[in-house]
Amino acid sequence: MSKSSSTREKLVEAARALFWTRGYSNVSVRDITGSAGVDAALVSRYFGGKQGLFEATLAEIAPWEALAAEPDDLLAKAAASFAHPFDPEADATNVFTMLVVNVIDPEMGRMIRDLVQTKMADPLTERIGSADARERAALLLAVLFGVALMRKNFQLGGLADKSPEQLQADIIRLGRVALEINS
Amino acid sequence: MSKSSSTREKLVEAARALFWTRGYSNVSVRDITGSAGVDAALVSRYFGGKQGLFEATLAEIAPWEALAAEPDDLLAKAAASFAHPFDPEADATNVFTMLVVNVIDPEMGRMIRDLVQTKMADPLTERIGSADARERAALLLAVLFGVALMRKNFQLGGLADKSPEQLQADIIRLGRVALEINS
DNA sequence: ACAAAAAGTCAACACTTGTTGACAAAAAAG
DNA sequence: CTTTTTTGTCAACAAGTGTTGACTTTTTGT
Repeated sequence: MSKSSSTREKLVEAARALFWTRGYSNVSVRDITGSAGVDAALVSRYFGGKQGLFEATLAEIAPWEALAAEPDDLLAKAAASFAHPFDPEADATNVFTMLVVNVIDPEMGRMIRDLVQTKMADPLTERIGSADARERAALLLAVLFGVALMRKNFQLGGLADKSPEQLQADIIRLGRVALEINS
Repeated sequence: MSKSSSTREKLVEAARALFWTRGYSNVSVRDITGSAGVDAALVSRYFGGKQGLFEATLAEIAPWEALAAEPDDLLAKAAASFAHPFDPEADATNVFTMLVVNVIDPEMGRMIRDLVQTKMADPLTERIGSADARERAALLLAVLFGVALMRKNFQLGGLADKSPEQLQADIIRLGRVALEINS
């Protein structure tokens, strides 16, 4: 492994940890390079700029495939990703958290919106297949993103205290209700 | 009404519209003053700075009282605030939207977190009163904030197409499930 | 060992940010 | 009318932003 590749990885990892928790505009290039122990100019050299580095963090970890599973499987997987106790490091790799903090961003918001629409909402709608599938999918995502928002961003106590299994079961129950509206 | 008071109001209104939809750090003082047709220096003169202007937008509209109502009333009121068709202007006065976009902010996040904890989660927990009241309150807020997030920030189609009454009924149903977990 | 390519360092750039102080215009008070 | 206070205008500031180009160091290939 060349030294270039190593610093590339250091940059992507530091960028992911910061971008995914603070949001694109709220993280400066010097924040990332300082955290990675690398010169700031290398971001533009290796990734063409700040935006390229952000997109590199998306390309590396993109478990969109899991979201095209059956709704029940998706629900179980998503619930599992929230069910462990509050862990900042794990939250830094949580796709839901990343989407929430970056959909707010004035520069990346549109891209994130399109990503969620095409990679999550649309496949989910097709899987559900019923007449009001779009609304069911939207409500299910509202539940999942809402829990992520309360845990990571609002840091509400009630979601970290109970046992992981209990929380996971509660999320699944809510998700089932969202899916079975009008059925 | 003196001219100063008039520009004060112009500033607060323009600031609310921008801060409540884009978030604190993503809005510049010149964005606000440009929208209000006022000189940028007056923000520091009248409100002590950007932060003071933001807090002024919070002081003006703060319907926290409604959130201390009975859970069922809160649920109905919150659902009603989401039930109308997608309306950017109305969203600019939606407290849920404002809390979501500003809890992400690195400068205002802590303040917003404390606000939600003390003004929403704690009173709600007390109203519920059961053993797992904190978790129920957190799940209910997750549903409400999740719907707000999907509508305004992710702009998911499924939440704007159906009739307002139908969406409102769905939110209430989900909220009831969140409140009745383990009961 | 020598030349070529890649990787890393440093200073500076143009730009935007929030804020300040000096000054001018307008309104209020005497 | 004159003075005083308020209100608004303008230019500039210090700090932080992403990015660039020239340079040195290190690695690679022959």
